[in-house]
Amino acid sequence: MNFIEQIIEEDIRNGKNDAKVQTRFPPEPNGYLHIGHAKSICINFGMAEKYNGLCNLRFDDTNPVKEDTEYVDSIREDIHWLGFQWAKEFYASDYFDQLYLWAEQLINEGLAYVDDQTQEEISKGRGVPTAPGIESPYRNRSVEENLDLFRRMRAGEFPDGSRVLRAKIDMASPNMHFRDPIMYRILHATHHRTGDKWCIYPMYDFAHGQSDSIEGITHSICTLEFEVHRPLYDWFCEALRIHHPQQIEFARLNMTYTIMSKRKLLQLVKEHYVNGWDDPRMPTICGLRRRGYTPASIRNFAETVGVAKRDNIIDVSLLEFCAREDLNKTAIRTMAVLDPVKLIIDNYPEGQVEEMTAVNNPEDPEAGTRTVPFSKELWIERADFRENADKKFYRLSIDREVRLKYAYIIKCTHIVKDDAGNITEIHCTYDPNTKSGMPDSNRKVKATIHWASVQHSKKAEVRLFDRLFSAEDPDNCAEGETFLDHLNPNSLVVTEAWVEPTLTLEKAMAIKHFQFERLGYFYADPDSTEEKLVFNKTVSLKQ
RNA sequence: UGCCCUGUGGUGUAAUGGUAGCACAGCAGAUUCUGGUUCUGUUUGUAUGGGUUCGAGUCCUAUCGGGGCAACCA
Repeated sequence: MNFIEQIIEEDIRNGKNDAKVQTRFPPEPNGYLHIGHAKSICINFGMAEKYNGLCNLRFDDTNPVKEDTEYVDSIREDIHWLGFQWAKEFYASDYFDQLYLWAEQLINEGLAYVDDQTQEEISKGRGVPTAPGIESPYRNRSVEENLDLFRRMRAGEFPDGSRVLRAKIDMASPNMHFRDPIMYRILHATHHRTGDKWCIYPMYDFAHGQSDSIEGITHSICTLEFEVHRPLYDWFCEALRIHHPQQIEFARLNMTYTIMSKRKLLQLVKEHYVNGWDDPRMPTICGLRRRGYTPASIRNFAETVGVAKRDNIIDVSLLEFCAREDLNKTAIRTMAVLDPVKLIIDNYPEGQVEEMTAVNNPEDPEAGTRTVPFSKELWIERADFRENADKKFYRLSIDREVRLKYAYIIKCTHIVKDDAGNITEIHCTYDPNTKSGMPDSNRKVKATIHWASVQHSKKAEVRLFDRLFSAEDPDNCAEGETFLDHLNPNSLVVTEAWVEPTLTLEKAMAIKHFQFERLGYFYADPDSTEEKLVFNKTVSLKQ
C-alpha cells in the first residue's frame, strides 16, 4: 500500500468527505502526454477505481498563449487508449466567471489589490528566498479603487502587462508563493474555448484549487513541484470559505536515457530531431503506442514503479520488461529475416516446395497454427552463421548441425565468398528424416534458427529503434552542452527484411503486434501499404 | 547558507517498535524445435555519529547527501 492509499483509507475510516473519493487528472493542453503523465493518470484513475470513486478529466487551460485544441484531442485519445474513462470532462475555463466573482470577493475583503508595477519591479520587490521582499507602493489602495481598476482590466482598458491583481498576504514569508502572489494578468489573447470573451486570465494558483473545489475533488493528487504551492492552495480555499480538497504530492517519474520535459519534447518535434510527437523513439504515449507498447504494459509499468515522495530514476529496462511480459503472452509469432544471407540445401530436390506447419503462439494454444513454404534456397540471418565458431557459439558453422525451425535438421558443408571476402552462399545438406513432427525428428541439436524461403518471401521495411539519447541522464551536460548533444545518432536504422508470404497488409494491421521469432517484438506501422509493409521494433527479446 | 520535501541492494519499492521482503537489472544452473518463455539457485542494502528501548530502517538528536521554491508558466 502506497502513502496515498494510506491517506485515503484513513480519510475513509474517519468519514471525511462522507467517505467518498473524487479525483481528477488535470493536464494543461500545451503538449502531448508522456509516460510520466501515464503514471499520474494511473494513480488518479486508479485511486478512484480502487475506492469506488470517480475521476474527472480537467484541462487546466488558463494560459491561452500556449494552449491549443490539437493537444486537447490528443490528450483525450491517449487517456482512452490507456483504458480509462473519465466521469466528466471539464475545463478550468468553464469556471472563469466564478473565478472572477471570487476575485472581486477577495478585493472586497481587502485580501487582493491591483498592482501597477512593471514585471521587473514586481520580481525585484518579491526579494529572494533568503531575504524578505518589500511591499508594493500600490498595496494599500482602497477597495473602491481596486474594484474599479480590476473591472477596467477586465473591460480591456489596459495593455498586456500593465497591471496585475495580487493577493495581499505576506511579503516577508519564507515561502515565496506567499509574497503577494499574482492572481490575474492581462492577456489580450484568443482562448481556444472562450475566444475573446476575456482579456484577463487567472494564474494557476488562483484557478487550480478552486476548480478542484467546484468539482468536489476530495484528493487533489499532483507532483512534488507543487508542494510549495500547497499552503497557497489552502489559503485560497480558506479565504473563499469553499470546499477544501486535500492536495497530495508524489514524485514524478524519471527514466534513464530519456527526457520528460514538455518544453524539450516540443523542441525535438519542432526542430525535427524526431518525426513528430508520435515518433516511436519519443516517450510520449502516442510514441509508445506507435512503437508497439500496449496499454496493459504501460499500466503495469505504472503499477510496478510504485508511488513515493523521493526523487527517482527508473531504469528504462523496467519499461522494456513490462512490454515483453505482455507481448510474450499475446504477440503472434512469425519468421522474418532482417539481415539475410543465402542458405542452399544441396540435396533438397530442385523445385520442391513443402508447406511447414508453424505455431502462432506457444504461450497460447488457442492462437492456432499456419503454414510456411519451404524450399531449396532460404534466407537466414547472417549472424546465425559463423566461420570461426568458438564454444560459446552454438549456431551454424561448417560441419555443424542446426535445426531450421518447423523444418529439417541441416548440416553446413561449405561456403562461397565474393572477392571482398563476404559470404554470399552457405551450403548445407538436410536429413529428410528429421522433419518436424517425424519420429526421428527429436534428435538433439544445439540450436534452432529461423528462415525465409527465397522464392516465396516478401520484402518489408523494418525500423529499428535504439534509445534516443546515449547518455543515461541527457540533462547532465558539460559546460556549453545541451541535452541535444546527447542525442544518439543511431537511434533509427531502417532496413529491409524478408517476411512470410502470407503476411498481408490486412493481416498485419489486424494482428498489429508480432514477435519475429528469436529477434523481438514488432508493430505494424500505419505507414504500411499493400506494396510494402512497415514494422517498428518495439523491443528485442532478452539477450 | 531562508523555507519545504526526501535518504532502505546497481534501479525502484515494502516492512507503521519485533526474522529487512518484492520487482527489475546482474550472475549460475535446469528445461526448451525461439540463446525467448518457464523453473531453481545466487551476489548486493537501512547515509553517518550519538541517544531512548529488552529490542530501532522505524522514535529523539546532531551531522552529511539529494531535490524543490525567487515565470504576469502549469
